[in-house]
Amino acid sequence: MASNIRVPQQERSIEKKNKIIQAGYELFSEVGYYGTNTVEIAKRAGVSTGIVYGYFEDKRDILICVLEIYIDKVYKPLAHIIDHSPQPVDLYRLALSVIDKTIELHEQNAKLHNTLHSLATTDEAVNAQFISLENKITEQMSKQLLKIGIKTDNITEKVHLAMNIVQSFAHETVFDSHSYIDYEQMKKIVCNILVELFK
Amino acid sequence: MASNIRVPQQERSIEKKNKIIQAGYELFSEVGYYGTNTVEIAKRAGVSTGIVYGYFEDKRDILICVLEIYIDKVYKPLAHIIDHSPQPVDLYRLALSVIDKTIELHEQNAKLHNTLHSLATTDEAVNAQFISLENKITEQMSKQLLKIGIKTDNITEKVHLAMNIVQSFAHETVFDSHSYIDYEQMKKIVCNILVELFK
Amino acid sequence: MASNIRVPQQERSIEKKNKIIQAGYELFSEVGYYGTNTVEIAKRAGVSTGIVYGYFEDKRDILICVLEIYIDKVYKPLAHIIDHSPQPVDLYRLALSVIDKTIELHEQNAKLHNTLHSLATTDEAVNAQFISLENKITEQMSKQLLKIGIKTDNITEKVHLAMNIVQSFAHETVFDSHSYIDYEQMKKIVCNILVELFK
Amino acid sequence: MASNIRVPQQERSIEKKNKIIQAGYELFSEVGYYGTNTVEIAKRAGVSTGIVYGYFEDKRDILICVLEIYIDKVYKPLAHIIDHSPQPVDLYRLALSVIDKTIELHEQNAKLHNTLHSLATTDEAVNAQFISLENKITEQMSKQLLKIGIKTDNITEKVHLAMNIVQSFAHETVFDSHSYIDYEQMKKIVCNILVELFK
DNA sequence: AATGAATGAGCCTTCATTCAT
DNA sequence: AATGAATGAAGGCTCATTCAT
Repeated sequence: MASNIRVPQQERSIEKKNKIIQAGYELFSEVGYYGTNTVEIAKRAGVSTGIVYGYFEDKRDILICVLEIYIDKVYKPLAHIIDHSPQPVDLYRLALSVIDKTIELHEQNAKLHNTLHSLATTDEAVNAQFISLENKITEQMSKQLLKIGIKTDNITEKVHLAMNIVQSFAHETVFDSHSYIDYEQMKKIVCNILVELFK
Repeated sequence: MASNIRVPQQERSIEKKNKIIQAGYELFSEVGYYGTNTVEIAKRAGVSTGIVYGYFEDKRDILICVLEIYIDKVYKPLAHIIDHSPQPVDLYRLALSVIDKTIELHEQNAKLHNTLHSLATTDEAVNAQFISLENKITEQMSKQLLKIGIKTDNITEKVHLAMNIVQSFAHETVFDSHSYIDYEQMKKIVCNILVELFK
Repeated sequence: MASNIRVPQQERSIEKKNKIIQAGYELFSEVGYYGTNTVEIAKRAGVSTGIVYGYFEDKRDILICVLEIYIDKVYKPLAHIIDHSPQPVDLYRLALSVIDKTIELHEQNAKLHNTLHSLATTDEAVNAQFISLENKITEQMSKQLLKIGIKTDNITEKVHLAMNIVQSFAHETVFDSHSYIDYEQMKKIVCNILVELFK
Repeated sequence: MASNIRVPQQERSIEKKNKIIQAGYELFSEVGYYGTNTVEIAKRAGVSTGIVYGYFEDKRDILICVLEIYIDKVYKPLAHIIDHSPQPVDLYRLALSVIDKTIELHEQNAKLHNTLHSLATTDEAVNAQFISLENKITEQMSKQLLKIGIKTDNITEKVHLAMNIVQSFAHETVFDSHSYIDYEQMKKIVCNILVELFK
């Protein structure tokens, strides 16, 4: 069947589409993909159930769009921090800022993060979207780091790795709460790893 | 109402319970938790639908058990590697072994890994189980590292962190396949981080 | 979670809701509450399974509504008889009319009557609904009796009792068919009791 | 299929059968017929699930037997009261005793009473059993009343009616609890009806 | 473009009954 | 006679998607 999905050109339509994505973003974050139903998305977005299928092929299609704004919400603030870090760069300080911001972001987005990753495993399209968007981010970040004077070999690999480590730590902090872990101490260790990585 | 779940004591019953867990393990891995239904689990386990509820409280209860064997499958081989690493310890070599093993394990378990992490976000019981099992593992690993002569401050934090980093890298390698990343190079960087961490 | 039950305002919706109640009424009457399933109710009402849950919270909720119309069907005709009894009131004649009508009604509703009473025993909400609706009826009947000139002490108690006796007798007549009972004779006795009660 | 139901002749078997009936009696009383499952009955009776089907054809068959002991439990105490009422008979006093006893019995058996009546509506065999046992009781009671010197025409009809009225009032008292009803007053009215009936 | 009532396949779970031991 | 694990049909309910308006 040919796609009947409208590409909204009028402003009001774009606005409505965004409202749906925002509602999806919120609900997927709060109760996960399978905990959310389309009626609820529509209700939260202030539109009718039917029209959702005017803008999106199916529920998964909403997820794909949510994924886009998720990546934005998570990585843009980090890019901003890197871009605006005072010169000359104090790597340790920068690492700390990035980590703290990531934790803050993770507190809001952790559920969605996991939901997305889980679906990426099952759903090829979600996975592809994930990868392609991560690509862009890594590239951007690498450039930014160069711009602020951080020069090192294997910059892409290191950026990627650094992002993963920080994500991982943030998740640990926000979620797992192992009582025997001293998270402040752990944070310092992470900072040192990052410093070592980019010095 | 009191739980009517049988605690199987006879060998044949335990075997049957394990068959169901194994079926759950496979199906959750292949198509995720929500992509699996109980009839399918029963069919794959070679039992009737009804008896599943003789051994488990509900579908989620199966997941909890799958989680346990997942943790075992993922961490036990690593414990083995650490225990059997030749003395005196070559940290870089050990790191390499651990990473390679983790990748190998992740190739089999990555989907389940994400499924479980995603559900941990939504489901408090799953999360609790996850945390408690991780606790045990971290403790064990720390002891093992001490036994093979690795002494450092903040050992628990570092072990935890190291596990996360390796996991993260393994996931990256198995899944994301960003074309511009040189994973061999990345692996070396990870190894160096680990060496730095425990030296 | 807030109730998602629609309160149908449009005529067509109300009609549909009533169709479901009517289907429930018929099926509960024919085969009891537990002998009826929701698919069957939907089929009989000419709607889909799903929409039943658009109008009712669950199967029991249908029962509650059926209870309402049951009470109406059983008591309204009696109220009508009392209201339209020729003046001056011939108590014996009135009693006879009420009894005959009750028998007639019971012939149609006896099964449901028992089903409802049985569930009231188990289900607090059903019981509450039963009581509250009976309250209204008793009050109404008492007023009507006063209006047609029947004055006595303890009117509420007597009305209640009278209703129970007549119900009981009607049930006896319709259902139990004890061969050795002369129901015509019994009817006269009941009439005399009622006359004695309100004279 | 030919009936494989054993007619237990050995004492131990009879005892076991009775235990099952007793368990059924209790559970049907507590949570109704549909709220009880056979596993629970077996457990309460201290026997295995399987053997239940050695003594009874199916779950309903248990109910039939429960019905028998129910009738005994409810009517025997009443017969006893009538038999042992002091001579010469004070009808009002006797009525009062019967009513109070019925209330007491109803407090224990009301749920079962309704359950049984409800099933009688749907199930011909249950209904037949009900009728046949009621027959016996009515006959007995009539004889007893004669024996203690109560002579009246239409004795059977009146006994039946009286039983119904008392039952009905007991139910009212135990269950419905309409706040505006003065049950003590109502009881007196019922007594007077009974006196009037048999004087 | 929009509505929201309607659809119906599919899911989790229960339980009367059977059967291998 | 007895056990209790096992069966599998059936039931209540949800929800992605469609459709009449």
